[in-house]
Amino acid sequence: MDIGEEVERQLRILERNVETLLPREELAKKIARSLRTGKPLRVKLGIDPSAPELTLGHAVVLRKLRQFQDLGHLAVLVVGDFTARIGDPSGRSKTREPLTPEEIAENMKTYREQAFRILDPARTEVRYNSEWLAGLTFAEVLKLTSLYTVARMLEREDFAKRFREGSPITLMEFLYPLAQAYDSVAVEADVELGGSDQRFNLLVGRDIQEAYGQEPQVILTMPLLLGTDGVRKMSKSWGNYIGISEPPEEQFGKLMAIPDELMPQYFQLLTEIPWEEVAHLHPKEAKKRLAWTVVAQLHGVEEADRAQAHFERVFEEERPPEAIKDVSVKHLLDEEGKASVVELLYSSGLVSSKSEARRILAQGGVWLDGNKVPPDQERVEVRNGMILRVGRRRFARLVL
RNA sequence: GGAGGGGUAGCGAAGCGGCCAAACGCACCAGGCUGUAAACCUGGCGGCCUUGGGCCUUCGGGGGUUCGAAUCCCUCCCCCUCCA
Repeated sequence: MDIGEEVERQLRILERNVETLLPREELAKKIARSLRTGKPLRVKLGIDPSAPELTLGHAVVLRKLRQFQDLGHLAVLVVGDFTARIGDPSGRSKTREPLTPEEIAENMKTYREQAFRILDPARTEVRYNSEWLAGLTFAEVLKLTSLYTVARMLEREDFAKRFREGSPITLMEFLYPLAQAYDSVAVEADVELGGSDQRFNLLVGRDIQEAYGQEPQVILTMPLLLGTDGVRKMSKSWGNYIGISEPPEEQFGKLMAIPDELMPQYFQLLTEIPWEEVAHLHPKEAKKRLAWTVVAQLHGVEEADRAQAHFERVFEEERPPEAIKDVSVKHLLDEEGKASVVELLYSSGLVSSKSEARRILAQGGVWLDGNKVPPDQERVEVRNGMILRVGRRRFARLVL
């Protein structure tokens, strides 16, 4: 094998879609050394277990990490259980509630399962940063803080902005990049990945590693994926996200609802399909391709097929889904075989309160066997097996 | 240590004695238009009911003043800003 060629090949793959990769030459050197020695690169990704769900935004970075794995390298997943226990204050205006160890443990459980939808478990090392951070002595913390200056901290754009505006910045927040950098020292990272908002932290890691006598890590940042609203970055707090482990139909539906303008970005960052290949298609068809591909990646081909079939059936053909829950409503019938619409909605569990049932009925959002129930109709005749539908996507089969 | 500003529905944010179940924005739900696109338009968005109306529970916690309090007073808890 020609090492030079192989290095170039790997670089070409790894560079794809990357926002920042620096320094490129160092990565080339590291890869070459890895090829010579047979020792895989240690590629670090830190994740913050302060929320229980990973999103497609995380998927972008995880996919990049997966590429490293496919090239024979080792993913080092650093779970920030210690930092989360303190409560990450970098939320701009509000201090985040510190999590209890139980909550963190709960979140971490699902993180693993979610991350391994994309990562190869055989080439992943999962580490928790409490392992080394919890035991640091104050003297060691002081050493760490002596390695960085306030001026350099204030280079970071969000800190600078807050400083300018007179918003509070806690000292702990200053410690955050250092803690993260220390993670890199602890796991001896060759490369660290992150979203583009992580660039500063990753760079601090280089300096700190050097100060600890290690070869600095190469940093690689990925563009931030926009959320389903097409405006802000995908994030749990904006409610514009798609979760990695959401049910296939949900993911498919949400992906179909993204603005068309988002398609090129989503194709690029979440699939291997070049946008040019699908740009000529009808937007709806292109979007289906996107939805299918993403779901297939996370849930497998069969589930993706099922999700697409479900989508086409329910939303295009407006037919009830195949899997539909049965609700026994015999007890609601009067002597004439009629039942109150509100009662039917409520006891079928399709709405959460009778008030909601009334509202939706009044707005013409209720169907029985495909026929809209008139808003002023209070009772309806019920036959066994009738399909009750609320809005576009909630269904139940009425059984007597 | 001193001065001041706040805690209101899922979030953000008005209201500052009755017309307040509480403006407005976001998110969300329903309808319309569609490619379930997005955008846009309309309606809704605490709960229960015998529903052009009635009742119950809400405005950090507790207590009080009043015919009546998110709005005034007391007290407790929490957050923030500025000066030093």
